[in-house]
Amino acid sequence: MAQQEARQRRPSIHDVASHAGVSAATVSKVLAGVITVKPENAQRVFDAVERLGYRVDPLASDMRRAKRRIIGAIMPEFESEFFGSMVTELEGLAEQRGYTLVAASSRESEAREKEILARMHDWRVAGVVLAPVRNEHGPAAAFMKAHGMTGVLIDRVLSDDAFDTVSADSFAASAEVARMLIGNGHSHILVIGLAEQAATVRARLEGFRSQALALNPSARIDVITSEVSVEPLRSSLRDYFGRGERPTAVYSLLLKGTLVALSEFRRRGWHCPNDISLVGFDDAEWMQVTWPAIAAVVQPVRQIASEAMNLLFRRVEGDAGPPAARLEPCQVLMRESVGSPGNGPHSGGGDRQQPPLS
Amino acid sequence: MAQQEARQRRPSIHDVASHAGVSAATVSKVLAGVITVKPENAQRVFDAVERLGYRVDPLASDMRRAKRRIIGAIMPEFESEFFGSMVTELEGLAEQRGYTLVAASSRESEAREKEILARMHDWRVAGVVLAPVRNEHGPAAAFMKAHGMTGVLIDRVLSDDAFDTVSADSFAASAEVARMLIGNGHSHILVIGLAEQAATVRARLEGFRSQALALNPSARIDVITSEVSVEPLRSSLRDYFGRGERPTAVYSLLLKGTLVALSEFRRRGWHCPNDISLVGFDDAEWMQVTWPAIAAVVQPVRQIASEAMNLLFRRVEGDAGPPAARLEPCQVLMRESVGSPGNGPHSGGGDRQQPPLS
DNA sequence: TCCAATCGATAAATCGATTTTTCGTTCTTG
DNA sequence: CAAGAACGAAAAATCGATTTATCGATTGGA
Repeated sequence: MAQQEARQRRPSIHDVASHAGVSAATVSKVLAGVITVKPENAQRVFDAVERLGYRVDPLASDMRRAKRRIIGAIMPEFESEFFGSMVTELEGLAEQRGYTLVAASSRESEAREKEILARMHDWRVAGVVLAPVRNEHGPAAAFMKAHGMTGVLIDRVLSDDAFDTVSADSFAASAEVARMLIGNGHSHILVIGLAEQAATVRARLEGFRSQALALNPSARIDVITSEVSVEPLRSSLRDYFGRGERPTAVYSLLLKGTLVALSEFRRRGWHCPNDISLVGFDDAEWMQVTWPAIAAVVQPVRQIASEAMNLLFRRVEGDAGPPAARLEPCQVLMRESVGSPGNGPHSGGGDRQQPPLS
Repeated sequence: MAQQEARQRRPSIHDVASHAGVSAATVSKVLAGVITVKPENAQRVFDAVERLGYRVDPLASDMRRAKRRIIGAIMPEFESEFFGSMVTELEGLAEQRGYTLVAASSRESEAREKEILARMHDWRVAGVVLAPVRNEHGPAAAFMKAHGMTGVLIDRVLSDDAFDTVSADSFAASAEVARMLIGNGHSHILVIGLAEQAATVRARLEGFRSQALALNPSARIDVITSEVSVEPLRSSLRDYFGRGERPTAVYSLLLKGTLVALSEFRRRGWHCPNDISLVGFDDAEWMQVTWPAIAAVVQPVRQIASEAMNLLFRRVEGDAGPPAARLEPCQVLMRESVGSPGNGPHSGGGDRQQPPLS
């Protein structure tokens, strides 16, 4: 079709102009949809574009504007389903608006987060969707403020005085989990999480605890958190069980914690839900195919992404209203990993198939 | 420190020039490391850069070169650990070389794949790392060829006459799986996969089958594949078991297949490895914490990413040698989901805890 | 001492678009 | 019928860098 001798230098707007017998300015106007061009000339431009297979160079096109048609996205990691689909959604939404999404992984490092942001500032991105490693008070958000960048904070964040925020309604979802566990008769529950992700994890903890104690004031809610990474959490958990603590249910405030809990159950030969119940914040595809299926809180990825982009583009277009703080409702999927206590609690070891690992 | 009245218009190279009392050309040379500049002037440039907090605008900088310092990466999806960590690795490697990685998800669509590629061509990317949806013969690779783009094909690809390719050594890994299963005494094995991802999946199948039959010529190897998506695979599998077929082991050629197999085992109340053994191509974090842990082939993500980038940059720098086809060795992790047949095969239903789902 | 070669640095062209300014026609209107 | 408004399009400025061409000042050798 229209590509003749491609592979060489791509045609520029001037090539189109000369083929159409008009000036480059006219070509630009036609392509931008300006109506003050004689229909005859417009047609000749379209023909030339078609014949040469011309496409606008987005880089050159962006040169003259202060804000380029680029959106930056910074996620703590790409390896999980949650952030993976978040990036996919954001990419689609940016694309719909004619923007290019440039995604980067901060790899759970605030230092890297700031570096990436500086690089995005170099690119003069129109806006940034930042999922901070820790919370809204990190150096990255400060950098954005200091340089007058427009952006939206998502996920591990509750509200901010400078930026719009969008996250899952951790508090409500955790309260829902509490209702289900307490309703099932659990009165000694262990909650595990990473404290460093302050904002949301705290909301998850408080949402759970307040609802649980409201429903059963004598319930015992133990909490194990680790400041830094997931490994200390694992050893704390091991110590906890090693001391003889025997909660009838565990609620993990984050996906990695759910994995840690499961692997500790394995070590001890405990099975869900007979020996102990388990609910995790954050769903994953595999959780419905394992035996038992793992109960989980599903975060509304699409809604978060869509709301974040809406707010972001409102800002890009100049809205200067006060920052919004959106909470999107979650869905709690009760699965087989949750049962009632006393159905055969703590049989003391793998009673079939596998011996407990050393 | 050096940012004074940031938030306004960013300083350009001309601002630096006037502050340093030299021309813009000199600034450019100093920053590029050209040595034909008087040390005194160089120092003044560095001082001005520091004082103004100047940083090069990568967009403007790229304007003059035919190939911009941008690398495109196209993955079929971002939701899985494999492609998620692939993007993370690629991003780091591009960054090391001073390039920006722009990643996009083709969402398992060849049409979208081609559109993305066209957009990357518009950006005049220096190179593309393409993980094709299907194989090396898709429209995306054709587009790259037609437009003289430089690129590397990874993952679902074996070799190509125009581009370097890098993928996991599916054949060898599958042969290894065959050795383990046959070695464990399995003589009736079901292999499941998606045929559309022709190149690699076929290699996985053949690697397995040839080795299995070499070790036990009378072994029965059944194969179930689906052309399009994963759902037909599920129903085929259901039919297969429904007909009364009772292999003692299942080897899934892809992650989604492993999930499908597990969920079908659930429906029937079968447990691994007593009722049936399971091995999957592609590892995931959760596979080692479930009960039983799922045996899997681990793909060498880092090596694939690193090799792909090496090859790509060699091409970017002008190498015109014949295309290379790299195969990186995998690791096979035998876990509890594999046992010997006859340990209690097909007890007929969940013999503890959970009744089979309807 | 004078011309040429060398050195260091500046001016100007360039990349490929967009946007503003300028300019020539045509159409109104007094 | 001439002055001014309206229209359409071309010319030129602009974005922020890099690169080439140019230029002036030393330094060299003859």
